[in-house]
Amino acid sequence: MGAAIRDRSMEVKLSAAIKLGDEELTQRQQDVLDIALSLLVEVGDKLTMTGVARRARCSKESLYKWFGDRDGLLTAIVQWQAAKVRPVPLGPQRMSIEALQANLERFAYDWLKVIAGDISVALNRLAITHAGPLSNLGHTVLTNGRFAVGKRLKPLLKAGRGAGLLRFDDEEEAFRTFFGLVLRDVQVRLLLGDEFELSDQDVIRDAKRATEQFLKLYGA
Amino acid sequence: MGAAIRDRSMEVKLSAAIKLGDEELTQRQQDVLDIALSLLVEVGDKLTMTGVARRARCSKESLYKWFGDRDGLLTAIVQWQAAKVRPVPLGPQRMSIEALQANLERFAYDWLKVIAGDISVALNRLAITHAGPLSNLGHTVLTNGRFAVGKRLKPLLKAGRGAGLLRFDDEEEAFRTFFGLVLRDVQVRLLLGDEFELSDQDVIRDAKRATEQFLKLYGA
DNA sequence: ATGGAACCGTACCGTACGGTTCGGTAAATG
DNA sequence: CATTTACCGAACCGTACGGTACGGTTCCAT
Repeated sequence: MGAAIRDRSMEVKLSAAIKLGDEELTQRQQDVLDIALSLLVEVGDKLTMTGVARRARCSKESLYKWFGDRDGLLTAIVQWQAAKVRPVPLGPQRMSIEALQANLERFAYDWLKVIAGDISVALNRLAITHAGPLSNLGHTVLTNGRFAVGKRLKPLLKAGRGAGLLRFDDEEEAFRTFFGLVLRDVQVRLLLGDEFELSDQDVIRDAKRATEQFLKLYGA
Repeated sequence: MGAAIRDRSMEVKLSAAIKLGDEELTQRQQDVLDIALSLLVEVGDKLTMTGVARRARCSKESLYKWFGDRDGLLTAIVQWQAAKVRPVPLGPQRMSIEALQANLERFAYDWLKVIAGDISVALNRLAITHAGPLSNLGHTVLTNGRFAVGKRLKPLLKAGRGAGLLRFDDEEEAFRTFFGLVLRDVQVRLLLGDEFELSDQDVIRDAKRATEQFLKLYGA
């Protein structure tokens, strides 16, 4: 479980590879962020600096040195997770109706899986808790969640339109409709603590249904 | 603004009319809850007992006497707001396609308006912040929000099906699709602090579009 | 080996806030 | 008038937690 890196000689080799904003993160700091994230999933907004330090077996002083203050740590956690989820752009293969449908289904499946996961729920709860014009957490989550997904899906939609398979004027509108058809009330219910049994079969069925409905609305 | 009731002689006449759970609320207490709600909209989760007492010009002692503790106050706020929003069941008139469409549009319009309002955002943020198996806030919001809306819409859907205008097997599925088509990413974005210009024209257009799409998917 | 950088662990401080207590007041009751 | 009830206002307490200080340790570079 814990598996914190003890042999600090690795840091020199592995660190400096990953940048976060303007900061570089040593291996040790990345490990701490992973541990903090797992703790966040457990305790939610009751995450405490002392708790992180104890779990990560580091000193609070180091936390403050690395991340500035509590808000900086939370921001780093969110950005760190976001940096990890920079997934594959689906290949622009020759676009047939079957390929389009399969791609949409796969997209919806992955998306639902992520949204229904513990980490997504925890991070969105955190960002919503500290939302407002002041904190940038909500903005960060939006940028790396909702908007990043949009950027990834739109090329697929445009390819479908280019192949004469889809018909729409506003790709943003089309994407938002797909958003609604895929996620529906799932995210809000999870955020509100609704205990939700969402089996893999359910997700598969939902992905198929959402794709089917989307094609019925926007298919040419 | 403030307009706290000074003349306490009114309480005797007006109180005991409204029950909340098993508790009755005096007029004074209802006023305090309204004030607390407005303060909650302003300050969010930084709502403090002292702040409520000062704004409502009452003593903290009274707050604790009436609501038990902070969690009790928050629960009372949510339930109080929920008690106010127990809207009209739309009349089961003779169901034509035009009437169905108009009803759906009106429903979507009202719904979007509520969801995009400050109060809804504040209450959902609050409930999400304190979500988890422990707190019942999330459950209360879900019951009086998502599920109450479902209960109100389903009769309309069934009436439409009865009149041969709609076709669906599972009314819950149909409702959830309508949910997705109407709200899409609006609620999550607002919860995450996305500054959102949603004019009345936008809401009207969204309601029409969602209804049109829904009828395309489920129309007979 | 030696100096220094980074870090751990812990004790400590300041403050904010939930919750309690108490004295005082005004209206209702009888 | 005496008593009770309900409330206000303010002082007070306990605690949790963010943030800091500091002594001791590990490890690398020279």
